[in-house]
Amino acid sequence: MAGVSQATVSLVLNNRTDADVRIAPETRDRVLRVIAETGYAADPVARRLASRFNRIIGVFTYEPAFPSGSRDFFHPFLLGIEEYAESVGCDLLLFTSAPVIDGRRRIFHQDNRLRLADGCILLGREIDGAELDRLNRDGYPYVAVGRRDDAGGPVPYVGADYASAVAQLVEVALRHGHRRLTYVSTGTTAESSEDRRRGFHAAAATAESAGQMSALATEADTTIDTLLADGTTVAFVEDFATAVALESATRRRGLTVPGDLSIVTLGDPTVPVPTDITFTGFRIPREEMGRQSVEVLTGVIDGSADGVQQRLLPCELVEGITLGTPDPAVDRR
Amino acid sequence: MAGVSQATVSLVLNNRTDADVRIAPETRDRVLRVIAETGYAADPVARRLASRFNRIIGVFTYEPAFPSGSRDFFHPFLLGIEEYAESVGCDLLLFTSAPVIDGRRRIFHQDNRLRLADGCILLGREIDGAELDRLNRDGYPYVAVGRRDDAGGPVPYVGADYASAVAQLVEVALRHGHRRLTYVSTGTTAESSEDRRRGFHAAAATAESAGQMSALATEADTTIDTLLADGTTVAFVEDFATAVALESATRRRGLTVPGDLSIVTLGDPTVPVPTDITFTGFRIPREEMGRQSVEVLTGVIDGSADGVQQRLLPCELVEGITLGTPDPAVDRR
DNA sequence: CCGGCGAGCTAATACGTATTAGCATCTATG
DNA sequence: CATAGATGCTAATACGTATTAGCTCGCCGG
Repeated sequence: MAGVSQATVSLVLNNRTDADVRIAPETRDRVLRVIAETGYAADPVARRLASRFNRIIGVFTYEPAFPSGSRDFFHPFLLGIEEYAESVGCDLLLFTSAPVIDGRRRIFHQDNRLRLADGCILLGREIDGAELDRLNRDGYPYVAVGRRDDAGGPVPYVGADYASAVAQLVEVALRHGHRRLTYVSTGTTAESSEDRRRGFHAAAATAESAGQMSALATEADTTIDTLLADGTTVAFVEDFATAVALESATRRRGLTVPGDLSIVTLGDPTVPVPTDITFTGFRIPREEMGRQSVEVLTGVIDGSADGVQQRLLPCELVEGITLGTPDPAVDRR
Repeated sequence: MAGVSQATVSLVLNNRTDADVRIAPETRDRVLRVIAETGYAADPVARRLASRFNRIIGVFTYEPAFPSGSRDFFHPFLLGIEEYAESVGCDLLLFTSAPVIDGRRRIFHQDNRLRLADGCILLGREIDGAELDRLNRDGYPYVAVGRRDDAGGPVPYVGADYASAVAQLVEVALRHGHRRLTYVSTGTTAESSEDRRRGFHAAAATAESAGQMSALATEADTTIDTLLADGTTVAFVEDFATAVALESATRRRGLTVPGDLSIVTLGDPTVPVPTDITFTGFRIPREEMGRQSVEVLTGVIDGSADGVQQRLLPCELVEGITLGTPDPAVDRR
């Protein structure tokens, strides 16, 4: 329609103005006019095949989204991811087609579609090290949301600095006069859990006593028994739902939080838990993690980032009402 | 590696067993073994370029996701969409790169990426008719979530049957003895609003009086004045937040709901509104709409659907505590 | 009048797959 | 033994773009 070759259209379309590529202004205008008239847009698929990039960011959510509540867990991350992707003009490809094998989604499977995207963001509490290794060896650009241990090499990530956050809370508790601290873990070995434990034990080293136990929300009564029996004055509870259960179990037996037992939570609820209480703890900067993961990934893709990018974002401490001063008169040991 | 041509690999990969394509079983096995060893997967981009389909479903959210609360509005739809897409092995492409022009995202713009996907789901309260028209003329497979008026031809959609739901609620109110009904609209001209109004007026035709007014949540006090002044006994409120505001405004002046005024809501909250009250109204089957939109779209894409698909799903009525029997002694007219 | 040079464009090719016509080779049949 | 038909595979091509070498033309200097 403009009386020029396909090559010329491509050059105009990509606004190429290099020294060795010259298009007369009038020709350029003619082509642009026809493009505007017809609403022509280059086929993004062919474009991707011919050149390198697609402006598509893949998002892989590890844990199956249904029917658990993990959807609510991912949501804030996705908000941040979408916001940043929008600002840099990228589309998001959700790899919902990844099959679940042995209760876990797999990145690599027959007919995986990774290469549709320029790179990929990995979301999930537990990520298979073998698949990270494979991504590393393939040289596929990716970023994990949340710190990851090395897997055949360092893993690029944008995580939350749980260790520092927990350590700060421990210090607050020590300043309040707590001497017997107990860490109530979920028992998982995910990096996010390890980091919290590490932060706890590092900061609690100077405490008179720093113990650790595993507990589920469903065993709140037994857990409270144990905590009270060993004279714990403050419990650092990994799982939010467990903290809620412990608080109501404490109240149910006529004791008070934080009068008889202080409770500190170590992260936002991962499933909706109804409670009116503001627990002392910290907030995970989920949206910001989402945003920065896209930022890091685009850097990796266009090669502007040097080295393996690993970022830990600070968590904001939440001053709730569940951490108080232990009553010196009450020593249940 | 298997000592065969690229064509043979392609045939094996696609498990072609047509009469006119024959591969010896041993050759097939050899190829499959090498594929398994190397973890080879065909480049999805090249695949899409060569053949027709991608197994990618585009999702276009019309209203900008930020910073309004519309994100929470879309969430249930996305849940349903994701669930069904997963079950049919499709990936989801979120068109976050669509630019916002005049406060509204545009499907068609320089460098639109529609063709990356096999088809597209449109989400949004108000969708530009001109763009629907363009989609129709281009023959691009799409489905709108929510009923849409014709735009250069019928529009395929999966909507909620607001008209019936509202009509049912009107009938319930009439059975309760209400005679003066007022519809409190948001004043928008979106199809979803029109449908509610239509349902109201159709069912309220036999009422002694059926009025209509526009009101915002921020003008609750004035609105209550008007409603009480004209003797309205039940208000049908389009916007959930407005209903909440009306209820508290009523209570603030010492009156009760539903004692002095019944309030019926006509849809789920679109922004988070804190309230302990269960309003009488109905529930929009958002997740199911999401699921079925994918179902319809895949039907359109593979050509198994005949004609333009238009589905209206029933809404579930919610028996709340805000619709009661009007006190015959109180006639404020 | 010729060689050189820059400007403006295009022909050709690569990207990695799906598809199809058609080439060998083998088997059965008259 | 010639021929037809079936079998197993491959060469060639299309898909729609980005890229680049190189072509043509006009102009200028010698």
